[in-house]
Amino acid sequence: MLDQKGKEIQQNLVKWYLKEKRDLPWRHTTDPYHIWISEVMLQQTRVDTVIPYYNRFTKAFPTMHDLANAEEEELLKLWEGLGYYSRARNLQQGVKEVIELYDAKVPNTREQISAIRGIGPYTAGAILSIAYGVPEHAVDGNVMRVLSRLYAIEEDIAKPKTKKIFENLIMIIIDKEDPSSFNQGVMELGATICTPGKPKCLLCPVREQCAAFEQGKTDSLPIKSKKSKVKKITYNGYMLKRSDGKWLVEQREEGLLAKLWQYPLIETNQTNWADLYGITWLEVEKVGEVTHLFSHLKWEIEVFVGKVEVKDAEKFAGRWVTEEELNQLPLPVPIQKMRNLAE
DNA sequence: AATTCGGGGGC
DNA sequence: GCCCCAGAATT
Repeated sequence: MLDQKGKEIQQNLVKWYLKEKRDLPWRHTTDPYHIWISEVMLQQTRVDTVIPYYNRFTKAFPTMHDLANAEEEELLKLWEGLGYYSRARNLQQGVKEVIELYDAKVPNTREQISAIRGIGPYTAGAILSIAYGVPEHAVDGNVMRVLSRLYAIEEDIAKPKTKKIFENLIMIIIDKEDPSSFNQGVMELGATICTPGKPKCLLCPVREQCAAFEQGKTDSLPIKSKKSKVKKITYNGYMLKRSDGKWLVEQREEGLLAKLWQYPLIETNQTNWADLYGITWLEVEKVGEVTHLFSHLKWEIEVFVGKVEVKDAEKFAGRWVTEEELNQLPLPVPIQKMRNLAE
């Protein structure tokens, strides 16, 4: 049941949001498809990073049919550099589902929208509340941090089970008249005022309602357990150029960076791989090293540039492309780093 | 419940 | 360095 504190938080937050909200591209629309795109891009990704991608993407695929009919390569090229590339493929699949099952109208119930590929608990609530005004929770990292401070909740927000506490709490204090502004207001507060380090409490519209502020716990909340450190993998990376000026590249299969293209990367403990490509070395030179940090692992690549010839077309694997063709392929950032190094 | 998915910005 | 970001899918 909504108590006095909840009511004050609700009112102060919505009022503050309507006055102070940032002018963001996806705040000029309530088209559920466009809201959907923005929410997928914003998963684990900062607003400032997303803005140019969102603008390019909605221009390239203004309707769900445009996205449904897009080639995977064009899709991934537009996503290049944004990371978590399965988001792009899941989004396209989800759009196809909506076209097939719902006549190209994004459903407006949590049950139906949650069944769509790539739409989890957070994104479901975000689309429902922002595009349709449905009072549903949309709990992300911002929301957990803000609420853990407002209510001095000491549960470990890294544990999946803890999220239910915040979802239940949001369903109580959400503004049923304007769930869009309420949900976005909580996130906006978390992004701009109630930040992880050094929160700007003196500017906070709900400071009077904040248990952590009252108890001097804004620095110790939320409580979040740390995750394990990254594994290291070392590669030799080969930028191989044929006499006609074409480069050897290959497409990654599944898992990490699925469907993106790369120069051959050979784990340093492997040997005799050149047979796979039917290659004869003419000249090879080490040009430097590239390191790249992912969330859960670290790549260290020794970069070689070589002139080669193909000696056995039957064994051919990979694809030889011109510089221009290479520019059309979606390339992961560590591969772009290799290109920059070799110039 | 734990792991796998990218990349960048802030301190 | 370390943290964490408008998380979801898989195991």
